[in-house]
Amino acid sequence: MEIRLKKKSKKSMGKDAKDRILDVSEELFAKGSYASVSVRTVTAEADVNLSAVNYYFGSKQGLFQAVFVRRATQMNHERLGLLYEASEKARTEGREVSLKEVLSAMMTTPIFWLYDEEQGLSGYIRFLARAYLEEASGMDNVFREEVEVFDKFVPYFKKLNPTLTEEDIYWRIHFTMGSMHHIINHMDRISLLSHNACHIGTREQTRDRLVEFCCNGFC
Amino acid sequence: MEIRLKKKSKKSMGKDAKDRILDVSEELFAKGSYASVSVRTVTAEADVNLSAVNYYFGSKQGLFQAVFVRRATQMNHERLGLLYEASEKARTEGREVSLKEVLSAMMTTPIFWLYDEEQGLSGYIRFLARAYLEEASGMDNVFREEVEVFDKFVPYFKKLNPTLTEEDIYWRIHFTMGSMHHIINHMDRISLLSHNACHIGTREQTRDRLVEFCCNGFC
DNA sequence: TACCATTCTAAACGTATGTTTTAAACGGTA
DNA sequence: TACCGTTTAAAACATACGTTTAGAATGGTA
Repeated sequence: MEIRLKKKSKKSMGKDAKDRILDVSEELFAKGSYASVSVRTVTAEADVNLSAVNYYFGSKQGLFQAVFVRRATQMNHERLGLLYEASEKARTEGREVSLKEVLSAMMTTPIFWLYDEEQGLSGYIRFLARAYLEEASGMDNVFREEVEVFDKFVPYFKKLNPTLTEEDIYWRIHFTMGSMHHIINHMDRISLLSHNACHIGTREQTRDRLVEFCCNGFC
Repeated sequence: MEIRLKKKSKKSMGKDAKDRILDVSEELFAKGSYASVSVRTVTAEADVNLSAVNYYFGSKQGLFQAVFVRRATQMNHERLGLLYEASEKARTEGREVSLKEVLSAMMTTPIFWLYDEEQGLSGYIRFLARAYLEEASGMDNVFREEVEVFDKFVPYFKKLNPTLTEEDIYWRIHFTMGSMHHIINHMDRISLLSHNACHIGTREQTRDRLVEFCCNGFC
């Protein structure tokens, strides 16, 4: 028995059907609700046969879950990486991590991804923010993953302000995520929603605005 | 010509079909996306004929808009009423309105309604928070109404902190609304999302937690 | 009584939905 | 060549959808 090369010997240029389906549905699920996106639209836009979704993912629900899973670990890994990075940096400098650094670690990845257009990470972030509102089965996974990430942050908040109870901290985390999700969901409406007073700047500016607001809220 | 009594001479007990449809769809649109709620489910649950939706509201879209319109003015009136009330109270006491009072005026109505079960106001608030994510036509109205309310609040924020630009203020308003919407959308998940650390208390407690967080964020 | 606008009912229309099925095409291996 | 697992294709299936239609019931007015 020899080693299998698996797929795309010739077709190595351009993504294969499975990936195209994931890319397209990520974007479509980011723009509209689960029910409003039809398998036919997905397959047409991905330029694959109608039955491809069921072939690769079993069902529409399976596709939705696959979209979520594809980048979940990468995202959470990156997020926690930033937290430990900040933690390390502070340790070598002989000080405690600042609240600003912790909140930055929490929001940088989602916000930076939101601005990404090359790798399609923007679609994933908007997909996630919307998925939170979806009552479809399998959303438990979305929540579980997110809570696990929060858990890693809690000790840092606790150390920064030992007077806070765990309940206080989690409430504030929810408020924080709410502010962030709101911006993610209304990125392109933020100007309209403020008589053109608000302008979306760079990813750093957006993140810093968020961090500043929530930093104070956490005090 | 005599005065018309219009409707329900006998049927005065129990709401008529139109209201039942509005009540039911308010709740259904609060629980799921626009596309996920079918006219058939609405009419079945409201115990009216299938064609009643089209008869009274023209279309499903018309129904959705009607749900929004029904309580919109009442809500914004109540909200602004609280603002002017606080403003009056402060004036008679010879002082400026506090940030806490302004933010309270902003959030009390939505949060208190969220807790209401008798008049069905809870459904409306959850409906609204979700409607923000709906790309359906007619959502422009939702946004326009909300922005108009914000506009009334801006001068107060400006007076409280004249160093803030209009952009600063609107960003903070968005963050504030984000926190609030998040709580509204995840009211019944808030405990699960925090290892049971968070408990939903009274409406006053919830509002105060929100106000406290955003108060600091606004500084 | 007869009349009328309003409301309700049942049925049908045309289309869109997710999924399944059957068979063809592909690409490497023996 | 023949074989085989993988992938693609077209068609059909059964159901669900929003909307329309035509007619019956209702309840007050003249």
